[in-house]
Amino acid sequence: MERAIRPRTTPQLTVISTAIQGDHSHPSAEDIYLRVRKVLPRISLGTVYRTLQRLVREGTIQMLFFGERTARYDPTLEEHDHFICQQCGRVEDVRVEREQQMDFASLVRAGFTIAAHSLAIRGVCQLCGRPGEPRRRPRRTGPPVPTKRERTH
Amino acid sequence: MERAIRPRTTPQLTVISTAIQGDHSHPSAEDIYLRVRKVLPRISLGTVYRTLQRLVREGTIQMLFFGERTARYDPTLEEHDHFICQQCGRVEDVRVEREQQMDFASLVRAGFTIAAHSLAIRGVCQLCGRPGEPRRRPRRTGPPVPTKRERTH
DNA sequence: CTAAATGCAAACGATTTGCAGCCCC
DNA sequence: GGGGCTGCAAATCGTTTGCATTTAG
Repeated sequence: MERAIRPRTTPQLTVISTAIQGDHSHPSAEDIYLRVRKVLPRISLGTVYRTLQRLVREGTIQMLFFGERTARYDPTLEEHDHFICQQCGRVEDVRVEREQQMDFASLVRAGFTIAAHSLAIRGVCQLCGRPGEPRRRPRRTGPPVPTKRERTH
Repeated sequence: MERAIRPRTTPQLTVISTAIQGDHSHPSAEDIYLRVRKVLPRISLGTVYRTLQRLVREGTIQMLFFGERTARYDPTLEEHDHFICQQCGRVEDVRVEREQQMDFASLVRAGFTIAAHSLAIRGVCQLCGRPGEPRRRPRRTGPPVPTKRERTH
């Protein structure tokens, strides 16, 4: 018989959990790391990743991807859809009414078991759509990338 | 005035294009690389990535993500949905009837401009659902991972 | 001829992981 | 006080990129 694992409550877990609660901005692990660091300056990025993994495993939060390679985390568990702005990159929670229900019957008939479905809508958000500010993807902030190649060949 | 770029037709482009045509298995760049290598053994993975980028840019194929970090490529341009099997990882093209249309009106009213939307359905596919074979994610094939850490510390 | 595309290998960015020490239960 | 968790740094994975060279047009 295998000894059951008893998860522990650590300050890191507590701070990370509360940092995401009610956050509808769909932060990345790095976003969360920077935020949590203000409270626990010695926390490591590895711990943030491990803790997020655990929260996902325990069903507290969702891990989502929006056509990028970086995972985003979402504390909202109720069914909702996402709007991804092609201009500024922001992801917004939205709710699209399905006038009647979508018809999964044919899929079920074909032998599929359906566990969940997600709807992602792409376009231009209210803010970017407003004339005036041309506004372009704000992601990728930080220092002006001094990182260049260092080889001399 | 800037000199226009005239793309060229190379054997690599031709072989990669035909390799993806009609392929509904949503192959990754690596999958395509292995396939193309049988015809052009000296092709590099870099060229495969660059060529796929070009095909996406030119609108010949689509690049998709399904909750993994690896991009998948899809030559089907018509509107269709995707079913992702949580057990074997396969991605299948499906079509879910929207009984009536989905109601984007409220989003448009709120100032969003809608360019596209995608529906992903997760669950267990016909094959995995059939009793008998317990079947588990076949992805990550190849040699038994001899790659271990090499540090001695 | 000449600019675009290739092969190669190094670089990158996001995430994971081995390990030794720390500290929650 | 023992096993889970942390910080650290190195490793891994998928993808990109600089450069010298080849090649399509």
